[in-house]
Amino acid sequence: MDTREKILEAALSLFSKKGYHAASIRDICRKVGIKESSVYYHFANKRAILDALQARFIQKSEGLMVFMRQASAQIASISKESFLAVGDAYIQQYLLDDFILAFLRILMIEQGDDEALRALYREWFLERPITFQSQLFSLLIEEGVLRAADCRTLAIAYYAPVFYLLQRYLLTPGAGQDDLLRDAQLHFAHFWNTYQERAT
Amino acid sequence: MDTREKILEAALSLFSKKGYHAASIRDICRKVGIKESSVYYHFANKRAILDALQARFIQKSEGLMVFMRQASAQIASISKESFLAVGDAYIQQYLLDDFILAFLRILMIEQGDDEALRALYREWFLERPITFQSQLFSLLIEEGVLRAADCRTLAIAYYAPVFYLLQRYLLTPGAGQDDLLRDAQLHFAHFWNTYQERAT
Amino acid sequence: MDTREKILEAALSLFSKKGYHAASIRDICRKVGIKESSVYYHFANKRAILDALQARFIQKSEGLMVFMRQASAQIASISKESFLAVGDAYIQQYLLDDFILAFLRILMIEQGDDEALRALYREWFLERPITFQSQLFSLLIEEGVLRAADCRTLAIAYYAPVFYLLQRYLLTPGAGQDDLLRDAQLHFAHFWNTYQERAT
Amino acid sequence: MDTREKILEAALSLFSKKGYHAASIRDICRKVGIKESSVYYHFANKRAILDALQARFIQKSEGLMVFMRQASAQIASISKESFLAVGDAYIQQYLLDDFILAFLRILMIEQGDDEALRALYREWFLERPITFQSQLFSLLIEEGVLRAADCRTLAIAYYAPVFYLLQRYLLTPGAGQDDLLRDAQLHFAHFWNTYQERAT
DNA sequence: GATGAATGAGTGTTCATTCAT
DNA sequence: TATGAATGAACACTCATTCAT
Repeated sequence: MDTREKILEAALSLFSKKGYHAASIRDICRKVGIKESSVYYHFANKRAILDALQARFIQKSEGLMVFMRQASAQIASISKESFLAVGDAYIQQYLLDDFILAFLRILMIEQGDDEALRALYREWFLERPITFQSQLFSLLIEEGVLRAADCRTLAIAYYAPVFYLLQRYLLTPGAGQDDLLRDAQLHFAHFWNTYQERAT
Repeated sequence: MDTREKILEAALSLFSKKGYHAASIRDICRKVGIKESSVYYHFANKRAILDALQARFIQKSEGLMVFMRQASAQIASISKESFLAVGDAYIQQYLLDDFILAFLRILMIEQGDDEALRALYREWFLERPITFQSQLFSLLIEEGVLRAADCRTLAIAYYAPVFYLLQRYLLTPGAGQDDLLRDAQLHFAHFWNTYQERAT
Repeated sequence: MDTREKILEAALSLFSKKGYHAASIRDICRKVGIKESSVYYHFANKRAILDALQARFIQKSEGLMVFMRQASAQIASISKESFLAVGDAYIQQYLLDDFILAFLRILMIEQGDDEALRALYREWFLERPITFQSQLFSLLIEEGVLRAADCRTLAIAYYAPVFYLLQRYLLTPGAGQDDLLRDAQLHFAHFWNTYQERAT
Repeated sequence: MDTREKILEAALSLFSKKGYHAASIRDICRKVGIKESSVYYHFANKRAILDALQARFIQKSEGLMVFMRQASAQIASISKESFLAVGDAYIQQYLLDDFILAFLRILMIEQGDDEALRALYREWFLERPITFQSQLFSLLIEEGVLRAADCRTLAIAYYAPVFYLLQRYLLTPGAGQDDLLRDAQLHFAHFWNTYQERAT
């Protein structure tokens, strides 16, 4: 792994532990084993390190969107199993990805001064999941898979618990991914049982 | 208003905008119109300012707990209206209180290094609402008001959307309280319609 | 005891522990139980407190000089016992006086910036004892009590060990006055045995 | 001379004039001609500067111990000249070394709060000289060079005047090394004449 | 006699950054 | 590629002192 990559790795880890501002260039260099001035050969400034991480995050997240769209394209026809599988995939392959998890922590932690980070957080963890889910549920209702209801309210009912559980996981020191996963699965199953049309 | 109070007010505002660490004593003094050294007449150090705000937050929050317990004691007997009223009161009289709102923003923003603040956030916005709601729903199910279900999952289904909407409100610059309120009411009503026993 | 006296007492104790500069007005007030501004009713400024202590020190020290002169006026005629008694008196009634001891510590500790304190220290613990002893020994030699020798060298041989022992006592935490006293008595006896005329 | 060395030099000079606490980083930088932040490239903090000086002091002092042990190994056989030469060497090559002298002044001056410095002072200027001299005299008495006497008392009689003269030299502004040297030589000669065995 | 409130000057220290090598 | 050396701007905090009450 080259130095640039090592810097990114160290920065990701430190930013996600202490926050972007609280983690200093010194900290990063100590971890990588280079001198502070060397960082500036690889990055224009501290912010550029964060930007590089951010780019990677966006790329990964957009990859996910593609995947999610595909995965849910087949949902309409479907059983409880495939419904649950989609939620599970979102959590296990996206949210619980080491990089995504770490960057998400940075976003959560660093909601202060920084409008850019705030926007990113809002977009990927507050807005997009809801609009995506909204569209999907609208489809599922049309298809008669789910009971008729306000799509947005339904989307929130579906996503908010995931969001809540994720926050709790990230902010609880020593929390295990198992708990998060189990609670999320409980939620997904409960949701399906509650809202599927044929249940009545 | 005396100087001490002015300092607290300025600090609350600045901490909630930029975060505790990013907001400097200088910033606070500039806002209050005193010299930096004067702060130290009123507070032992920067942290003591935060502590004073925190104490106030805890006091208010504990006051709320008492109120919520009373309010929900009468719920068992009840109609949709009173069910919705409790949710509304929680949001309007607690979450949307200016002080609580500002302090909550501090807690959200400052989840980095600071174990104490992290614990406070976890307690008041992640854990307690769920345990409280859990107990309440367990009662409501016994009384036959709500359909039988796993209490914790139900509690999350009830609270997570509130939590989500609040975060969105706090992190969206220029967001109005009206939107938050409307979405929350939609959620509460949807929840009641979905889970009340007699609905079946 | 009135407040002024309490301030002096607290200052003496703190100055002698931490030094004049390192001990703050705050420290003193905390000890006395008054507010910092109150000090300025009793003293013009911090230095004035030290000055008051200094005045007291000089008074006591000058009282000693009178006593010492009287005590040694009768020495000429004398025995080992009375010779030893004078040294003993100097140590027990002067050097080991609580106030003198504390002030001496201040002088020792605070030999930095402060020319005035340095002068005081030099005068009372370096110069005067030697000139005094010098004169006395010159007399004792004339009278045939002590062997002929260079008075100043003799004075140093007599006083330097006292000075050394005193420093050691003051700078050794937990040192007891007993050790100082015993070592000093050994020294005085040894000195007498070595230099008295009739010993040969 | 590189910057690090210049900082040490400036610090040594300032610390020895005003004391460690009273001399500020700003003072040092002004003297060296660098900005305050630059100091922290070379030293972790203010204390580290003192520590570096201290290390150098200990190294020099321990070098002296080796030298002194060798020098006095040959004393037993010996004449007045060699006895005097050892004392002279101790003063001229150790005590009057510019660095040692300056650091000693720091130690003398800074006997307040600082237990570490107090311990250093005690060790090198109060305790070690006495224990060393004690052992040496014990040997010289065995060999029949010096008259029988209590070793410690003798050691104090030998060392205390040196200690006294050194203090006087350091605390007397404008004092010349010549005076110190002459007085010390008088003392050494007087000591030899008084205590050598064959003198009787 | 005492104090609440304020202040100016100063302290040691951290940080992101620059630039010649 | 990397670093040794430096720096300006900021930071939290301390201290002796003042003054109206």
